[in-house]
Amino acid sequence: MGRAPCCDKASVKKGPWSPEEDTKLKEYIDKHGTGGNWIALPQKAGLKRCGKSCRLRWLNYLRPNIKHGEFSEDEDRIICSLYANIGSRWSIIAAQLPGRTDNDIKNYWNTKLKRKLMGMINPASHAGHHHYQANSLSSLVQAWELPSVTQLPCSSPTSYKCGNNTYYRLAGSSTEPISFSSSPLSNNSFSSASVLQSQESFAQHNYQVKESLLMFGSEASCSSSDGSYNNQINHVTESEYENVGGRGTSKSEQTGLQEYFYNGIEDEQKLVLSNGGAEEWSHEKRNGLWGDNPSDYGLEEINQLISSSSCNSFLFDENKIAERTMYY
DNA sequence: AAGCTCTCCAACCGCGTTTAC
DNA sequence: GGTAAACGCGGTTGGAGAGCT
Repeated sequence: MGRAPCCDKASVKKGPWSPEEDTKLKEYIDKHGTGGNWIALPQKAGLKRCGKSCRLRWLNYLRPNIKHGEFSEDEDRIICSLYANIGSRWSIIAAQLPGRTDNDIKNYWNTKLKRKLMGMINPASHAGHHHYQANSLSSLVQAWELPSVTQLPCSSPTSYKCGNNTYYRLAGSSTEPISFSSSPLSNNSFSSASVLQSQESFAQHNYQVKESLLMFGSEASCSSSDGSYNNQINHVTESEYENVGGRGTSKSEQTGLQEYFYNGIEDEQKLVLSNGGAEEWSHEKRNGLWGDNPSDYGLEEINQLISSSSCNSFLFDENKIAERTMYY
């Protein structure tokens, strides 16, 4: 049985917003705020729109400080790295890119960035750069110089291993947004050394050792959510962290970091891990996109592969991953 | 110039989660 | 604790504009 519609579909306007509607919505919110009730807002604002439509318009277009236009190489790298590690969790990724919305990033990924990656890993498109075979999943990760952060095979989600170092969740301080020094996406120059360097760089940028807790992310992040729990990933105290120790903890108690740990890392990792290691490889993925046959992947499965490689890169089992051959 | 295809992205939709009662 | 309403997210769609033939 389907759920009841959020509004009377027949009486609400759909399609592109007119400048007049934008003005009405913006003026109303500037004056009164959202009031915490998007459903009632359109009527109050004199708009013949569904509340969800108003919310989306505000979050993705009218909200202050929205950044439109070209993505920088740094932004590319952040998106690629986070996508590889947490998959299509656009709101979390957006939280790392001030001014960008999840919708923007999602569109950018689907229309440009994914293709950019395809160009990098397809031998035909960059003859001469053959350090990695295009049919290996690990080559995707390597081609991208994606960070590989390994969750320690213990029950604690507070520590992660990258290279020879172990990183712990950091409490009570802010860090800079994720940034990477090199831009392999622009020069197609792949090397193992830079992969390792990048992995280390990722960990050093995002996980700092302090008080046995690890901090991920930055202040002043901005996503499509208007102050929602994942709008910022910062300032997670030890006590806050303890609050989410149980599965039943409400989302409002969680910060973005906690969401990241429990959904982005822990939940996905548990799909991959069993026996405390990589003895078994689950074909399950968060969105259930894994096929049964590792050799069945086509072009459009690539981001699934990357996404999983990532589940994946928190416990990056090169041998297992290498078995998953792609054909396209 | 016309018709077709492709690309981009704003907006919609469905559903899981959270909140309020 | 149960239920319905509302929120928020991610996947998908559709239309406008650009590019090509």
